[in-house]
Amino acid sequence: MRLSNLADYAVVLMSAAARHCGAALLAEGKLNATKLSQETGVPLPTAKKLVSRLTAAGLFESTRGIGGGIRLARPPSAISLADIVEAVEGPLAITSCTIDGNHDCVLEDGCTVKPHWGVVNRTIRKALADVSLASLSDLPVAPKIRIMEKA
Amino acid sequence: MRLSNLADYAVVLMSAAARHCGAALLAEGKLNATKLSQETGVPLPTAKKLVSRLTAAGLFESTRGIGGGIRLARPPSAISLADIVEAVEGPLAITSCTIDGNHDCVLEDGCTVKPHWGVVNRTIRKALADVSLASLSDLPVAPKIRIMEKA
DNA sequence: ATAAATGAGACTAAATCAGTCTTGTTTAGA
DNA sequence: TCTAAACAAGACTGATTTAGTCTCATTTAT
Repeated sequence: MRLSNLADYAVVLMSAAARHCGAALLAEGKLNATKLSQETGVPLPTAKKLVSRLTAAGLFESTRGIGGGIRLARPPSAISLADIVEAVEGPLAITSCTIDGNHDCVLEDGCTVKPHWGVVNRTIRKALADVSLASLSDLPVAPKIRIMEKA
Repeated sequence: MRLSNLADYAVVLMSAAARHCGAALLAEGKLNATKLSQETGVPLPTAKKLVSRLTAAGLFESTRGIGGGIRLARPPSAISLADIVEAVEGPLAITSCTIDGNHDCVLEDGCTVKPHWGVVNRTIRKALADVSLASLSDLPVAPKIRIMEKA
């Protein structure tokens, strides 16, 4: 029930990238995996790999060649934890039977448990979708939500 | 972000056990890992292992010896998905930095991401805690909660 | 046209997880 | 009281997934 390290790193990486948008970006020149690695402490090869995946998922926009680099594809307030986690780990489903087209389960029909996973799944997804990159980076943006503070 | 297979199996196992409580238990005799395995399709050795862990966590009560067996320690309505998952996987924390006493993270202080994991964590835990074994087994018990049906 | 810089993809090693087996305890029956 | 059968508990092995490293293809300024 833990997030993979890669997904965790990806969140840290994008959070750092969010701090380099707008005016800051123009002042310091292009952003790239190397720079993000130095800032966050995430190993460079891992950072490169993650940047690739996040770019493929449409969260980063990349430019190749000498003057190349990366840049957030959307404003930080429009990128959620759910987006990042799904980009790295694939569709987030708590159990394999929740994924369409999967019929590995021996029980399948007649399983009284299965129908309940969907509800749990959606709740978890919402918890991740409600946290934006802007709030993670402590940018001057009003928090969109206020989830219960007590367990 | 997926549940481990063992945790998934544990839920199925306990769900089956919940159907054997009260009058049904007395009629059929003691319940054990072998019987649960046959009913659910979970491999016997795995079922045994899970029963051990669930017993150690206080969800099952076990009696050894010839006439021995297992039995739910609490009524199905008082056992939640969170209980079962934690019994098998340990404390459920989305990231390792959420677990007390863990200081592996290079960032540690000054990490703007960390404070937000707690909120996500509690939300996920609640989603699991709100589903009881009784509702999973389709027992004649009124549903305790009604989580949003739309993502 | 060339060379330097960058992103993308393939590969290797490590850690975790699932599954199997053996041992230790307990109690009914002789 | 002793023996044997039944059961749970713990240790071990194999496999899958994951993290990390390296090499290659692509692009653009000079």
